[in-house]
Amino acid sequence: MPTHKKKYPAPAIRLGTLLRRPYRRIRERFYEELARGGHPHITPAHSAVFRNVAPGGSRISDLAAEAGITKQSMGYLVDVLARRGYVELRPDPADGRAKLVFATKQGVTAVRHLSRQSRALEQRLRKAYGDAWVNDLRAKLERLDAFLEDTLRH
Amino acid sequence: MPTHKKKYPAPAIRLGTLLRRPYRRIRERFYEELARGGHPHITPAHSAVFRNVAPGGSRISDLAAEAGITKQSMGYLVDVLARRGYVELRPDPADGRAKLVFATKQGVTAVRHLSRQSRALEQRLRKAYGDAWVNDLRAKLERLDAFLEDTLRH
DNA sequence: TAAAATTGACAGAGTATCTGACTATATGCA
DNA sequence: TGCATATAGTCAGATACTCTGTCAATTTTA
Repeated sequence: MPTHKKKYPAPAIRLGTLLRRPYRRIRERFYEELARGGHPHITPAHSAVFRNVAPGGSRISDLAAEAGITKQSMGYLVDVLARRGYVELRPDPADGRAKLVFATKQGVTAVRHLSRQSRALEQRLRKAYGDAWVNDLRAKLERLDAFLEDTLRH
Repeated sequence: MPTHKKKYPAPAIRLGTLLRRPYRRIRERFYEELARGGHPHITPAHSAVFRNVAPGGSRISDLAAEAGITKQSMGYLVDVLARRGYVELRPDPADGRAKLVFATKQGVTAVRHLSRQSRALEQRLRKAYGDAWVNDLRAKLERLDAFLEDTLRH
């Protein structure tokens, strides 16, 4: 390392990078663990389904809108999960065009596996840095997202 | 809010979700803006190249390792960027097997476009919430990533 | 009830990733 | 020195996830 005073300070890591790095780590680890736990075919893309599927069933169109992808893409993800037995499709009694997506027992199990990992990680984090630290990080991330929603309007 | 004590508190948003949401917003917006700025073919995947390419040139193998993808995948990304004129390949004078990837003028321009957006966003954030707030968020995210690196060991 | 909108599917395509096998070159050791 | 092994990058093929365009069935609206 040079000992003379630097003219240009090292550029700060970008905010996006600071978010991406821990996000990727968590995602990779959790889905590897889920695979080891008996669900090797569930990928992060599928959580676009699980995240939003309602206990009383959800329409593909609604799931697509919530996940921010096309109906066709959501249809594909739902189809894969249905073949694997993670969700079930039933006709919507209220609308002859629509189908309702329900999580099966196996689907719920997989979701719980991920939730459990998330809770465990957070506990470890609270133990290491304290509740205030974690609560503040959470609060700041929520605030950041709200700020972006307002600021990055189209 | 109900005043009676809740038996089941609303489950907290997962940490991964708190990271993912702002990350996705930033990423989508920045690359849309980059497209409007004359670089419609640059996608987030390509930043795996730009992020790590050294001023003196980088090997595909090294770029792959740094990005955490296979040599073949990195080769593909580099090939796309080379065809579009964002990077240039030259033989490595020190190793007859290797090629060195360099960013072209156009590549540097694209990278700067993204950096500029990142700086602008951060400035807005500092104006809205103050330097301390942003610095603390940054520090916590760095700490989180370091914690994950240690904790999520294989 | 006729027109317009919505739901989901089908067909076709593109991007980004992977694994396996290969060539050419470099490195290390006997 | 020369052979064995490791490394750099490519080729071929496959898979996952996403898109656009189109369509039939159905529901909603005017």
